[in-house]
Amino acid sequence: MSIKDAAGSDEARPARRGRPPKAKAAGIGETRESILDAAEDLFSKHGFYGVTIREVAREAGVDTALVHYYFGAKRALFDAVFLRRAEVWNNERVDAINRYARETPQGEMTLEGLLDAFLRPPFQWSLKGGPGWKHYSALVAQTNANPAFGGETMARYFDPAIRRLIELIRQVLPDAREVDLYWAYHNLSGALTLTLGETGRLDRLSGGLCRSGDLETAGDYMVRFAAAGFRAVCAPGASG
Amino acid sequence: MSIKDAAGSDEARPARRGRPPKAKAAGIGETRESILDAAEDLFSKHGFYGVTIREVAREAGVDTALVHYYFGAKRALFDAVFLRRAEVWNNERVDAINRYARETPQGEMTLEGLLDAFLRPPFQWSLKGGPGWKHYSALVAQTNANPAFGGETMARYFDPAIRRLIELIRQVLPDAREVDLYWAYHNLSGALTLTLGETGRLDRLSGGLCRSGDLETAGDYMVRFAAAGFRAVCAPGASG
DNA sequence: GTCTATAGCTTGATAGAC
DNA sequence: GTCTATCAAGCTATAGAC
Repeated sequence: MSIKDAAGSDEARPARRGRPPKAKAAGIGETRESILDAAEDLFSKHGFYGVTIREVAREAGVDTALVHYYFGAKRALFDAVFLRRAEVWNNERVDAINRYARETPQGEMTLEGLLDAFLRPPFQWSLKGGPGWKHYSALVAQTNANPAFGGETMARYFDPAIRRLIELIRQVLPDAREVDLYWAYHNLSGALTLTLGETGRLDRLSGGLCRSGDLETAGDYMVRFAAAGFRAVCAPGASG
Repeated sequence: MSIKDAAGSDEARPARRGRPPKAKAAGIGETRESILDAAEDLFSKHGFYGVTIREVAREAGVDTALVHYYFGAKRALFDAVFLRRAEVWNNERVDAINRYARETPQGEMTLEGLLDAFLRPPFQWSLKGGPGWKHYSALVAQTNANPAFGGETMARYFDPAIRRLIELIRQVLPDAREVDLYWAYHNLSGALTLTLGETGRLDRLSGGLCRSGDLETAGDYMVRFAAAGFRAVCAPGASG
């Protein structure tokens, strides 16, 4: 040991002063979850490339190296974030429309009822599930519009649920052609993800008359708008 | 001139050997445009943070430093890309609906006619304007879904045109409430930008039955879907 | 206007002590 | 599991020759 190394102290250097700042009452798997939460928040706001591992680590209150320890590459972290809530979300939607179909007397199902059952879960999670779910909604909205991997990612996680919806819609609109149903759903999909993104655009456009965050109202409008749209597009003889 | 400067030649040093590789028949402002084209392409695919100045320069076939020479900071380049076609696009839409309103006899305007006039320009540019316009459409789609600056950016460039559309729709649906019109438009906006993004999602969902790129068909469906949606949502006594 | 060269940072990822 | 330390690579942006 050189003189320089020991400068200022004749004892060994003071041991690391315990863990620094951030209080970490780390329970089991809590670090992992806090990294996912931070990543979800940041990715939803700035996209995949707009976020650095270091920012995620800082917001989670953990060390940069830990992010790699838990998730490996950055892209794997993104996928883990996307996957975490997709299952909850979709299972709930499928359960809701299945329940509606089961509990409604034959011939009394309505488009409005079906769409309401299908759309309510994401709206409710976004409204009452805490900030994580709001971030997730925004992440889905951005991903749906992403030309690079949006189509593929959305299809992988969400299409099974949507196919089931379309199956049930076909019972309500028995004369509808397959193509009509898909194009109609496509219109609904755009409306849904834009709304869940809550970008604040509608607030500006309407001069404050409508609020993006008013998802209760948004859902009501969407059900009526889309139900009418489906009917118009799927009516026999309506297509060109 | 020092001896060193003249080393290897007793004449003046050979002049720069002409411009290297890339054939550049650079007309006036052509370099600038090629940078914009390259940036538009890349930004539309990977977003602002997913693109580097170096990639833009490489795709444009120019030097990295030139990008800064023409546009300054990276963000200014993005704005220049976004601005370039916004005016064309919007002026055309406003002209189209104004013309429709002017040339249609009093009381014979329809929602379908109005929406068709409004939606056709972006669809037509995307279909027939060349790759640049397709990239631009995808860029707008992504921006509309962007929580960080999407609401603000879209509002700045596109809201005046939309306000004019809503004004004219009010003539067709005179009993509609202001809020109903805005919420209805919000649903249409989501459908429109998702469709123009052509992410390929519909292709997968429908198992190839529908093609994202078939914008002619997409536009027809959208007009009918949205017109019915507006009517349902704006009908007197329809709201909650 | 176009190039070379580089300053000054930040990035994703890993090695290795504890 | 968590930290320190670091690497090689990449980035934006600018200075300055031509």
